[in-house]
Amino acid sequence: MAGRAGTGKTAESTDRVSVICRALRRAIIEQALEPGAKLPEDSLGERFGVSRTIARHALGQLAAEGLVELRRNRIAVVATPSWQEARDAFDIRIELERLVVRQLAGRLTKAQIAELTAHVDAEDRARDGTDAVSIRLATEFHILLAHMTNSPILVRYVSEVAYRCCLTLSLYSRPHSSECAINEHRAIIAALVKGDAAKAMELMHGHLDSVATRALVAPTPQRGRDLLDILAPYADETGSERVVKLPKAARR
Amino acid sequence: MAGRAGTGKTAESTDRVSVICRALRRAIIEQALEPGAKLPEDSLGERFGVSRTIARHALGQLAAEGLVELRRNRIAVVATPSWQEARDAFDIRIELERLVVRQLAGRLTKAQIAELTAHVDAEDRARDGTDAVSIRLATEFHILLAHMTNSPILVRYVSEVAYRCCLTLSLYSRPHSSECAINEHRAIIAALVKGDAAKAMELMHGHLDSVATRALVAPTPQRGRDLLDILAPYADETGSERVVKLPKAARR
DNA sequence: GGCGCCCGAATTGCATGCAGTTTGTGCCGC
DNA sequence: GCGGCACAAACTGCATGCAATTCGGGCGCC
Repeated sequence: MAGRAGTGKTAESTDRVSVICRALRRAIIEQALEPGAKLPEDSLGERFGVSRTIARHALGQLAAEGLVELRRNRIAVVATPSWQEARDAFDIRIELERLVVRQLAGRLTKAQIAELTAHVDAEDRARDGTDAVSIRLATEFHILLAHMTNSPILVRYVSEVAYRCCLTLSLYSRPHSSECAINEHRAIIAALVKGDAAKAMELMHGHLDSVATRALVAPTPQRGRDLLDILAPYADETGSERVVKLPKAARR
Repeated sequence: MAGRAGTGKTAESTDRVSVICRALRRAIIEQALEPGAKLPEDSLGERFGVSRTIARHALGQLAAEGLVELRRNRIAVVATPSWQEARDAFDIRIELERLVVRQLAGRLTKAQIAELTAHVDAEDRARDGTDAVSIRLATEFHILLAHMTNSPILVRYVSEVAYRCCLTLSLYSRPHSSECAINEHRAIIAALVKGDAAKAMELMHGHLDSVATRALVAPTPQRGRDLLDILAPYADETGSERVVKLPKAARR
């Protein structure tokens, strides 16, 4: 009924490279690594017990996924998407995940339903824990759904874009915890089980839209963008004390 | 009105790596490199005047895009997506490109309209030329549209998935030329200019759907899959002359 | 005290070398 | 002839070395 081919691994599982990728992805998603954080090749290599070659390759992968920014001759850093990029990412994500639930509606096996339910239960349990874990679990719920389509391409795109959205969350969103209403996850599962594709798509749309708007309330120039623009309004305070130290405070 | 940020380059433009990527992408899209074609690192390096390190990195990039298959300790090959993967790619492509035209409807500048028209004219002119060029131009039309959204992420995904679709075309489609009805391109432009988002989305959907179904008529086990399965029906011709030489004729 | 310059340390860009794996081919027994 | 084995060539996986560039701190000058 829901059978597909699915190689599942493209370049993913070159062993050591993918280990590093996974570790970094997770660190980023849990906000242990903030946007802008530096990722020197040999520190990475040393940390994971490999040479720079491998670390470099891993960074290349992550850059291709949009999680890391690679500038020539410069230390790689965790990507800091602009507000508009964040908005675009969410727009794409909405379309992709609507596709996911459309394909999934009424086709979930009992085992899959159980797996989803278990996951959401885990999300509930993690409520008391750190935000980091909640966010990770919420994201993984969406990726888990994508996996169930058995479409490797869809999995890849949903994963990527979900990770990117996480990144923006840590940039533009206040730490108001539990950004993903767990009940909405449950509602989506229910619609899928019932086989109501339209309902599931609508729920998913609403769910993601609310996450997006809750996070990206406004272009909030305060965070994440350019520092010089931020300070522009203050530039004409000529004769005052406490002048900002530009070169020192420039991003961490 | 249609202003956006847009860095445009992620890891793309590490110079030599991206040169190789572009060359290979183009070779693949023009079917000069068939699915399954071998891509040894040092041949590539020699051809482009760089060391294996660079060639390797380029292959990594392309693998991340799904154009190349990287198997451990084996020569990299041009990817050969399964029929189902091809179908999935087209499904995703439809959603993404609907998003593109939705964002673009009524927002095209005069210059952009001119550029699009010029491109379609070029497609028309290329009708007499080789199929390779037609296919490339048709694909580039879609990528050009994506570019006009000023959303780097959207550009990346549309490009990737469009390339993948090209790949499947060369696998599963007969060489019936002009796979992309040029008139449909013109119609889409017209709808965009008129600002009729719904119409443009519908046209784009129909356009891609027709391309997909024209190409992917059926699971066609004849091409692209497994050779042994293909030859199975012929296997019982026991006592005849001219037995197929398996190991020699294997692809290429 | 603040600002800019300069130089050493840190870091990347890239090629090459070596070890391990795969692939292809010729040879031998049947 | 035909199938299998073994060896050699080809190729990848990875680390390391060297040159070029950037980063950061200290020093002198204003």
